[in-house]
Amino acid sequence: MVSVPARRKRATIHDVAVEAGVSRGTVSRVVNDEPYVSANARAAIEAAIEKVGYVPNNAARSLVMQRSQAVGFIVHEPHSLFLEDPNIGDILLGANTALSHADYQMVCLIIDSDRDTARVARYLSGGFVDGVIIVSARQNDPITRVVEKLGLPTAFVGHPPDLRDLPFVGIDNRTSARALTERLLDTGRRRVGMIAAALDRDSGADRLAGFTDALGDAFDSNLVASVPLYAYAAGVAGMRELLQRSPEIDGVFAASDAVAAGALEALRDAGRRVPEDVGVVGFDDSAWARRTQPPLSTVHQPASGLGAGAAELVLQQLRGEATPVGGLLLQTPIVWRGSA
Amino acid sequence: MVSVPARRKRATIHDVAVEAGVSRGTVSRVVNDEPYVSANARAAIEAAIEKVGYVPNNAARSLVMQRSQAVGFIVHEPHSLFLEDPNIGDILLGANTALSHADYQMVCLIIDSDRDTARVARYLSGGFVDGVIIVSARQNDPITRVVEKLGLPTAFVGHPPDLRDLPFVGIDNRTSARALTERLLDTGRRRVGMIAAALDRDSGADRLAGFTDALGDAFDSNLVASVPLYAYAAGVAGMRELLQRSPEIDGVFAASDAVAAGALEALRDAGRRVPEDVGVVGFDDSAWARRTQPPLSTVHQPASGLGAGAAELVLQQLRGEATPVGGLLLQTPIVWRGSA
DNA sequence: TTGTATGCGTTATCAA
DNA sequence: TTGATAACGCATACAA
Repeated sequence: MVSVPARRKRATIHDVAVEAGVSRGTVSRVVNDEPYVSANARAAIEAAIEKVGYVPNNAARSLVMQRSQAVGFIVHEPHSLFLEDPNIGDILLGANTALSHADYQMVCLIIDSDRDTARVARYLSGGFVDGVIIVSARQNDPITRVVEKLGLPTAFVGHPPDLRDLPFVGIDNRTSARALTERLLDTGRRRVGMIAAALDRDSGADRLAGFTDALGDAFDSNLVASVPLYAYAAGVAGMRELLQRSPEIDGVFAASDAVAAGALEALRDAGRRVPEDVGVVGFDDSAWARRTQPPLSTVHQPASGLGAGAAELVLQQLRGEATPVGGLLLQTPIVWRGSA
Repeated sequence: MVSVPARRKRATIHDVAVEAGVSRGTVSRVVNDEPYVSANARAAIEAAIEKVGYVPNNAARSLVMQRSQAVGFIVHEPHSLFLEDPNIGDILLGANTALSHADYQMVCLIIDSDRDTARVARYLSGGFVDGVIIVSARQNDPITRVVEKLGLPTAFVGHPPDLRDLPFVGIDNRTSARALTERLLDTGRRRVGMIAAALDRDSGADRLAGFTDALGDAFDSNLVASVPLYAYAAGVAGMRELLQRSPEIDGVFAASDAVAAGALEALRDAGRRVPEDVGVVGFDDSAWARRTQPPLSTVHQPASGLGAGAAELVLQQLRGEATPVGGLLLQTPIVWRGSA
């Protein structure tokens, strides 16, 4: 058994106008509730709208208004993002709330292939959005080039590595990592290592730099394991490597909570107690942090704040206001739990 | 220091036409690469397009074509979805891939407030999308009503509880739960309980029904704990309740992997070994399943298949084809790991 | 093969 | 307070 779709023909302002016995201009005024329309006319038009089931056509409206009241939210490589980045959901929500408040529709576009890249580029170029928020752009990103060439109001979440003069909002990974490591050292640990991850990204490299800053002369490259991704499995592998290289290790800074969770497993397998034998700290304050046993000491990512900040940056440009150069850096409080 | 945004004026077909010394009609033909255009003209026009930096205006195009080549993907209540539903990312990706293949742009819209509901309804009504995919609709959902009234090609992921005659793709939770429970019973467990979750949703109620089916006469309501959400913390609480009510319990079906992971923690706290003392099975085959210790036996949700299936259902309607009534039910293989 | 003209559904300008 | 009417940028039927 099958069913065929029923496509209705949509009513236009014209239909409403004839139904109400007025001109299209007056209908338009009512729809956008502008002043200068009599109570009589308004009532008749509202009734007519209801009767014919009129809904305004966005395409026509954005054609004449030269704007769409929509802002794109570009998500790159959702495989790694959705699966690894525990904060993407909150970033989305933060941005959506801020845009919603300003009566903009947030449309989230996923880029998962070259084909997607080309299509999204066309979509953005075509006037379907008035601005763009971009998360985790890569070096030399085609989308970044498109919005730049278009002069489309844009904000990045995290540094756009090669375009530091575009507005962005982020955190200071280096300073945060340094502060966290110092806090770990303050607990009296003597041999503190790091599971560094994603060193090809700014965030990964900066977290390692912060760790190095904190250790100063005590830094020992033998106590740093590098893994490719901010992932659980990578944490397991990294911790094993560290344990093998330096069995007397008594403190670990994992580049993310997911990595830290993996490290916890490796430590458990090796018979080390946390935090008695080894203190472990993570990064992100994601859902992981409260699920591990013991829960993780970590640094809090203001995820929804990042989204809201990026949205605000775009809205500022939309209003024709100037935006701060150099971007917004948000605070990252340390959250101390049981793992160190 | 601040920077002011540079908004360029966008080139139109007209600009290209004068630059190339041809008519707008010919330019349009080149842009949509139609036949009947001389090599000469084509070359000149392509050069002109490059020179003036022309990109077609989607709003104008969709106004005249009466379609946007975009399909909406509605995400309700992202709080619970993104945080709890481990599969939403794969559903998104599956749908995006299928739509991308058909050259449709997927635009993901988030609904997080009444304000969002109204705005998204306008967005959908306004012709910005040609079709809609809806995940986890609720009873009497306003968006559902809107797309229904509009006759917009739609597909649901999961049953729309009150509108079973609209196209949907899902899994058979009841049969899957029954099969999984039977498998657990086959391992020789004598006192098997369930942590049921989200009984206000179809999925939750059906999983409990499947469990009941499998137990038959052996069913004991005292061995069922009910928790509100598919969440880790709920799993911890549910397992504690079960242990208290029936300490001799030796098997547990948790309504989701997240719930199962919580149950594992509660069991560990209580000094029970898994799977030696108690066998545990979950549902979803999400990232949780491979991260717990031991990894979970569970039933696999074909998440990307659900997304792709929903996309296909929408595309069928877009092509004017008939869609199967009653929806598509996808297979859910059992994945047996170490937890039972 | 190319140009011209019309319409898509709105908003906005200007008279009335 | 209202009604014509001209854009907005494009596709397309028809004429050349």
